[in-house]
Amino acid sequence: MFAPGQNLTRGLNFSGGIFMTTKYDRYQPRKIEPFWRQKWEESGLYRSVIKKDKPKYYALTMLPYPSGDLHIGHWYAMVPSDAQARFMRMQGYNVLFPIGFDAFGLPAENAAIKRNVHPQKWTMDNIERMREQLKSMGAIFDWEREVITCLPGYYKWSQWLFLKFYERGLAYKKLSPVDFCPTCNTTLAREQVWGEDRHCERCETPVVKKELDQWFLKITDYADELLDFSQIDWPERVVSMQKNWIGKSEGAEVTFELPNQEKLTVFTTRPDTLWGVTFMVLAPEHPLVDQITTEEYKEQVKAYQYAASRQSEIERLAVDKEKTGVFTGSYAVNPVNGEKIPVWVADYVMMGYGTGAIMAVPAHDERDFAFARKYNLPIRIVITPDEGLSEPLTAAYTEVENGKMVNSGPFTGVPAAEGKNQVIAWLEEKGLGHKAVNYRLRDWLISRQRYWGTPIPIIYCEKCGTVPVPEKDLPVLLPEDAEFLPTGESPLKHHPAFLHTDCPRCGGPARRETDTMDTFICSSWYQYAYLSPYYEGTGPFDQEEAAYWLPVDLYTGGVEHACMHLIYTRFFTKAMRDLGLVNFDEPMLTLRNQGIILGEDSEKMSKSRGNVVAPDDLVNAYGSDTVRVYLMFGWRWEMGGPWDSRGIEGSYRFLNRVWELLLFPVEGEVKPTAEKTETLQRKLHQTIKRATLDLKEFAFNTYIASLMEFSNLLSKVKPVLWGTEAWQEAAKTFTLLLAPAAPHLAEELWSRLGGEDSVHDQPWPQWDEALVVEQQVEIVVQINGKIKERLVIAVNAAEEEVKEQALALAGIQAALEGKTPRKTIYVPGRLFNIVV
RNA sequence: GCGAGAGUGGCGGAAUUGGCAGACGCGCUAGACUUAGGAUCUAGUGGGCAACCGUAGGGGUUCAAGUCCCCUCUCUCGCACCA
Repeated sequence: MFAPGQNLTRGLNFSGGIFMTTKYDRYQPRKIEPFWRQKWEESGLYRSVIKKDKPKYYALTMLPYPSGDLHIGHWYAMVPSDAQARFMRMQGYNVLFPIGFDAFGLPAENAAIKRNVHPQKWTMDNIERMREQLKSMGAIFDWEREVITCLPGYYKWSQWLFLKFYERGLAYKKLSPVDFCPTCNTTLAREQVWGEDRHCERCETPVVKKELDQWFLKITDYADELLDFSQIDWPERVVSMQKNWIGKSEGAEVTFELPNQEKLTVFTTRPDTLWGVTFMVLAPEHPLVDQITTEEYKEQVKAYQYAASRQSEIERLAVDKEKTGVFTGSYAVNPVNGEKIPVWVADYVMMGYGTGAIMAVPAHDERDFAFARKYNLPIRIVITPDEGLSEPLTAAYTEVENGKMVNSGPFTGVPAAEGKNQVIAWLEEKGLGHKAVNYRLRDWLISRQRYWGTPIPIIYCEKCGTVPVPEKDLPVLLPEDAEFLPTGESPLKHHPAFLHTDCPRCGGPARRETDTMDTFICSSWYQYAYLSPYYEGTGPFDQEEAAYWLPVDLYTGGVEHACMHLIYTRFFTKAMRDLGLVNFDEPMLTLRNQGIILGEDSEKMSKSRGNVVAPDDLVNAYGSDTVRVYLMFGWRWEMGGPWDSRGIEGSYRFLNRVWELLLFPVEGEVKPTAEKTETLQRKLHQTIKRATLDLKEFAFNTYIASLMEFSNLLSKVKPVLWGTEAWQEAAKTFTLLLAPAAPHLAEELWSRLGGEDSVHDQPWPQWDEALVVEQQVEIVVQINGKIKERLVIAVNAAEEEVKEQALALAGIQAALEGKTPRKTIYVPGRLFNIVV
C-alpha cells in the first residue's frame, strides 16, 4: 500500500510542478501530453530496429497525401491502427509502424500555377505542418523511417523499378485512345475515371478520349493471379470489388466468314446459343467496318461512325438510352450452320472489350433483343426451359441453369450449362473457334503530362529510338527551375536543359520523355521503402531489413482504394517477386478498412459546407487522448458515421473520471471486504479478456466500453478497497489496458502509481479464466420460453438442484397452475426453461 | 441490371454465433451540491395503466430466434450496354 499523495509528488517531478494548482491536481492533458511525447522521442521508445529474438509485426497505415492539414479522417484511420499496433507491441511483438508522405501530385502543381509557389516548397511546408499534427496524435510512428516520395532518394527507385519492368516487357509505350481530363490536363488510368458520366476521379470533370502515345504497365499479365485471394485476409467487400474490376469471363472466340475473304472473330460467353445468331454487330471504331460496308450503305455508316465518335467526346449516355445502329450491307456466314446473317454497326458494342464485335442472339440476350425489336431483325429461340417459351418473346430468355438447347443441330436436347463446354470442344475440333478468356482489366496507363511527378527515365534518340536511362544515371532529376504557367502543358516540355540530352547509346542528340509517372507508382512500393528510406545500395531497399520485416502484417486504410492503389500494389509485389526482389506473393496479409466520419449534418465533410471538424481544435480543447478514445468509441470502426460534438464530451468525462478515480485518495478509513475484493478481481479479469479479444478483432468501440464498465465498477468499490493490494493491482492493470487508447494519460498514471519504466514497455496483462467465471449467477426461469422468475444459484449447480429450486418458486407455482412440466431445459449459467 | 453490405430505443451502438434484447456512451428527466451551472455527483430512462408488446415487414424451424430457413420492402457502396 502506498500513502496517498506520495505518488503525486513523483508525478510532479516529471512536470516540474507547473500544473499543481490544487491539493490534488486535475487532469490536464495539455500539460501531460507534450511532456510525454518529448520523453518518448528523447528515449527512442518507438524506434523500430531488428530484434531477431522477437516476432515481428509490420503494421501499416495508408500513406497520407500532404494536402495541408491533418483531417479528422486521418485520425479516424490512424488512431485505432496505432492502438492495435501498441497492443501488439505490448503482446511481445517487435512492431514497425512507419509513416511518410505521398508527396507528388497535382494539387502542389496547381498551387504553383495559381499562387506562384514552387510545388516543392508547397509540399515540404505542408509536410512540416502535418508532421507536427501527426505527432500530436501520440502514435508510435518511427519517424526515422519516414519517406517522402518526391525526394530524389525516393523516386530514384521508382525509376529503377520502371526500368526493370521495361526490361521484362512489363512497361511499354502504345498509341491508343486514352482518357484525358481537360481540367487536370493529363491522361488518366482507366481506374481513375469514375461513374456513369466517366469523370475524373480527382476533379470530377468528364474525361475526353484522345489518341496518344502513352506508357503502360502490363498489369493484365497478372490478371489471373490477382484474382487469387487465398493467401490474404482482406475484407470481402474489397475482394469482390477487385474481382469485379478484373472482370474475368470465360467463353469462346468464334470466327465468322465475311465477304471478300475477311474473317470476323467474336467473343461470346454463350457458345451454346450459336444457333440462335441472327445478326452481327461491330463497334463503330472496328477496323473492318470500312472494308465490309457496301457502296449503298457507305454514307449512313460514315455518318453513324462520326456521330458515335462525337458522342464519346461528349458525355457518356445513360444506360437505358435507346439502342441505335446501321446496316453495313454485308452478310457474314454462321460457321455452325452456314446461314447468312446481316452485319450491323452499333455503339452498344465497345471496341475496348473482347474483339469489338459480337454475334447477336436476340432471343437470349437483353441488349440484342432490344436491338432486334427496334430494327425488326429475326429472333430465334435456341434455349428453352422445360415448360417451353411462348412466342413471340416479350423479353430475352437469359437463364442458363434450367435451359435446354433446341434448334441447335447436333446439340439439340443438351442442357445449356453443359452445352457451353461441349460446343467449345466441337468448335475446336472443327477449327471454327476455341476456348477464350476475357478480362475487363486494362493495362495501367501511367503517363501524366504534368511536372510534379517522377520523371519517366526514357530517352528518345533519332538513331536508336527508345533508350532507357542507364541505371548509373538515376535518378533523372526533376529540374527545379521550371516555369509554371496556366497553359495546360507540362513545364518539362519547355525546359530545354531537361528536354535535350545525349543518347546514352550513341551519344547523339536525343530528348527526354517529358511525361511523369502516375503518383500511384510511388505508393505501390512505399511499404518497402520504409525498410531503408532513400536506400543507397544496389536495389530499392535493404534485403536484411526486408527479410526480417516483410510482408506487411496489417494494412489499414479506406476502401476507396480497392480498385486503384490496392490492385496496383499487389501487382507491384508480384512483379517485384518475379524480379527477385521479394519472396512472397502478396504485399499485405491482412487488410482492414475504416469507414468515413461525416459532418455533424450527416454530409460528407467539406470546406464549402462548413461542416469540417478540425482535429487540432479538438486536441486543444480536450487533449489528444480524448480525441483518440472518442474516435475508437463512437462508431463501429469499419462503418463510420456522422460526427457528434457532444459525444466527445463523454470520452473527456471518462478520462477525467479515470484520473480522479486512480489518483484522488479516499478520505477517512477504508474497510475492505472479501466479497468486494473478489468482485473487483473478477471484473478485472473479465475486462482483460474482453479488451484483449476486442482489440484482436478490431472492435475498438467495445474495447473502450469494457474499460468504461471497469471504471464504473472501480468507482463503486473505491470507498471500501482504496489502497488495498487488490485495488493497486486493479489500478495498474487498468492503466495497462488503457495504454493503447490513451497513451499519454496511461503513461502519467503509470508513473504516478509507481510503475517502472514506460507503461508502453510493459507486457500486456493476462487473464485467468478461472477468475473470469462468476461463482453465483442469476439465471432466468422460463415457462415455454417466457421469463417468469429469476433465481440466484451457484454456477456449477446440478440440474436436479436447479430444477427443484425453480419449481419451488412462488411465481412458477402460480404460473403452472398445477400443470405438470412435460420437459425442462437447463442451460448452465443462463436459464431454466419449463415446457408445459 | 450485376456484385457486396446494412436495417435493433430520441441518437451512436452492444448482444459469448440459437439462450435474460438494448451493454457502454450521448441526449433526456428528477434530485443533490452550489451565488450560479452548459461543471460534478446520485437515481431513472424501449413502448404500454396493466396482462403483455417489442430487433424493417410477412411466414417457417425450435423448448427457445435480433441471430437459422423462405418471401417482401427500404437504404448504402461498387461496377455498369462487359457480349
